[in-house]
Amino acid sequence: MKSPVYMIIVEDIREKINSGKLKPGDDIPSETALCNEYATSRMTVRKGLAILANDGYIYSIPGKGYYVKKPEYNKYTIYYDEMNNLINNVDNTKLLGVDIVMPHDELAHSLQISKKKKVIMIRRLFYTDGEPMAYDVKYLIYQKGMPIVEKEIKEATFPEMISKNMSLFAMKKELMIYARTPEEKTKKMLNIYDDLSLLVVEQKLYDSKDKPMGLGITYFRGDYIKLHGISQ
Amino acid sequence: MKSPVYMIIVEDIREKINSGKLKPGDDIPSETALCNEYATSRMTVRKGLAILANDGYIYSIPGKGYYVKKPEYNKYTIYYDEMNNLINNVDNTKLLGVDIVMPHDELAHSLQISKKKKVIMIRRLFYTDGEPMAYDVKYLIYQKGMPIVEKEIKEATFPEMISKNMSLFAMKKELMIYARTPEEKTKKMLNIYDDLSLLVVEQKLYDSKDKPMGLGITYFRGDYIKLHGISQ
DNA sequence: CAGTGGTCTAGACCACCTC
DNA sequence: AGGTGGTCTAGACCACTGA
Repeated sequence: MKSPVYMIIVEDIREKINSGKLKPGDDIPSETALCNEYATSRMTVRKGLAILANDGYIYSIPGKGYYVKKPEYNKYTIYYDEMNNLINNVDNTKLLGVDIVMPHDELAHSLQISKKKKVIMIRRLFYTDGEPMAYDVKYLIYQKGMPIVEKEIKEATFPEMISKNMSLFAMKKELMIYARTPEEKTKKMLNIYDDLSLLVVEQKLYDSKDKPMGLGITYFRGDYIKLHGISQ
Repeated sequence: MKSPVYMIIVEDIREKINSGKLKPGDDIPSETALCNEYATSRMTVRKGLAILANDGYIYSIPGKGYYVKKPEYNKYTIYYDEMNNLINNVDNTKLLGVDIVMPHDELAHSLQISKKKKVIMIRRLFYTDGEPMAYDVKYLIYQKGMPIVEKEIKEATFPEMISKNMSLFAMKKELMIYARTPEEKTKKMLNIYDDLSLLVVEQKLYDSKDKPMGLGITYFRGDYIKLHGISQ
């Protein structure tokens, strides 16, 4: 159960920052000073400091030294996937249609394409326990290898649809989350009879050169979804 | 503009993964093999591999080797702060009240306290351009040094309220995001006359020992807020 | 057993900052 | 000029995995 030296350095300094003994802007002892303090080599000290820097506790200025960083107190990590969320998972899907359409103004602008370039529109309904919980629309710029098999379309999440042609690593993604009151058409599809709100999640996918590849919009029944985020 | 050797190694391997030449599960050449390939020392190779591991591209198994990782295609980072969002920033606030209350069942459970322990309830209204855009309630477990000056309460975000007593680093935070239809009382406060939805964000703060310190609930007018998340 | 990654050393040279 | 961090070397010993 013996911790390596670099880990002891990490824990010592992290504890001083967490407890407030070291405050944002304060400076950390120099590498050579820490070498002496822990009777170890410079590379070992540097390994510890690199970990603290990576975790957002400290930063370094070449020629000057290491300093305590101001924490990003408003940063959260959220795991989103239109098929799974905190309350319910999608256990069944219904494909409403796959169509080739001309993009409307807003969509053409969002995908950074000409209004004359056709896009694929995939519409689905998601179910939990037999109840419709979300209406889902995807707009894809067509590329070779795009999913055309119904089974592939029905069960796939947005990144999976596109990953047929490219590595999931190279894809950049963006989320937009907001609340909306459903239109009559949507209320009907989702079996909503009273005034229920929708949680809308827009998902935009980009290739490694920041060119948009597709836009997905999922309209969740407000009582069927909660998104969950955690700090660091 | 010459890149250090370890960076060249990082870029080479990352490119192979992004382009799909290396797929999840594939193995990376061993450290000694890379030492030969790049005519460099083991520590330099290890520095490059550490960066790739940290970025989620690869992982290592001691005694075996390095492998390409399956990407977390559903991970997003979101910067949330009740005072600022993509559409509007809060430019004015109104303090509706600061009260000492007995927690109701749900709140006592959420904060993991007895129903007999009193909590501080802070209620505020947020404005943009003179329009009320959100109703905000915070429940705080009282501790020495809690904000009692009205100015401090009015302008502070949730982490800032608590950071009077502790380092922001030590605080763990949790978000819950969902959509709700407003009650009559809320509609009145937010000047809502038609059927507008609310985006509700619950924020829960924990100390470094995972003990809840407070719960904040912000009810945003659906037309005044969009949350934004990005991958990696 | 040979090969792998994990930890660590005791040097080195460089670019940068401050005095 | 002396101190700082950034890069790099050529070794070492260890624990672990697989044949």
